[in-house]
Amino acid sequence: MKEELRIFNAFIRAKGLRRTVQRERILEVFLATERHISTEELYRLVKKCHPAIGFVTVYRTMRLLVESGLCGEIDFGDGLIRFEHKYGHRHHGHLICLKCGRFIEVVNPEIEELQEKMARRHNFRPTKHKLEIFGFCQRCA
Amino acid sequence: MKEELRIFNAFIRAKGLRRTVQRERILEVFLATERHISTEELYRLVKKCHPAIGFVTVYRTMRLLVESGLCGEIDFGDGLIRFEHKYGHRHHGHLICLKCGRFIEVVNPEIEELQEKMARRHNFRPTKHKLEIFGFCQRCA
DNA sequence: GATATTCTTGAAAGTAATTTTCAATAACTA
DNA sequence: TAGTTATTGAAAATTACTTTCAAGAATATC
Repeated sequence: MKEELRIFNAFIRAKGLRRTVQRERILEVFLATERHISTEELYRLVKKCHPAIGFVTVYRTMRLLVESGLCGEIDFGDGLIRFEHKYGHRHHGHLICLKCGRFIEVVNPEIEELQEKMARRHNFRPTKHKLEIFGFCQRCA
Repeated sequence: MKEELRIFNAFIRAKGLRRTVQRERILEVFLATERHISTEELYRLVKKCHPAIGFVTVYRTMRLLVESGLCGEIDFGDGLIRFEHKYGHRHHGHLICLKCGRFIEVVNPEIEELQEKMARRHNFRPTKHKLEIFGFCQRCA
């Protein structure tokens, strides 16, 4: 059994919720794709193997996954919320291509460090942060 | 005449569009407020002095202002797009308080420099970027 | 294992912000 | 000044997300 499923079940139990077939299937499908994916896209993938599962259940399950910490929300400002795996992933920023829409995940501890310092200078207690760089990738430049 | 208005008129002319009273009034009201403001909020301000100007005109004018570079869009992920002055302002990130909603603008050339480097390392040509740090301000911590 | 309780589901309806449509009007061009 | 084309404001449409609700499913209790 995948570690993520174990975490999810623990989370479900801790909140007094119920394990359901739908939730497990949705988590499986989510874990099986490595792309950043919107609720609508995930719903379409889920429907391929499990036609009886509805959009709203996918939507609600994603909220639980976010709350459990297994899944992160990304908002590139194009009016769509996407999700990415969070378990076992370091915090990262994104280089987003304005032409082809592809993106690169970037990890940079130096920048993170400077951010922390900057927050402290303003007596601000940071909980999460977001770094997005828009531009053109090698292929589209 | 304000420099911003001159820039806006040049932009309008270059695009083969037309100068209108409404657009100038909306720009004036936008420039007169220093807050980050949504289309709806700006519309309400505009309506106070110019009741005949409609929401859609404000909406469309803001798009032109963004395109002209006079105005920047901010998306804190709360489902509302806000606008800020861009002419004569250095690029800055935001420290956003999750409790009271207030934010601090922060300028940090070191971080900007590291971002540039990081982009180059990935053969990425950056055009704009966004740094947002969420957390709690001194008052709400 | 049966029963009661409460959560979960899926469809449909609702919400909120943004965006488009369209006919009347206004600004520029020749 | 007349003709062309952009602009306006109201209303309708769109989009993504969120809530509602009745039927069904999972867990706890007996």
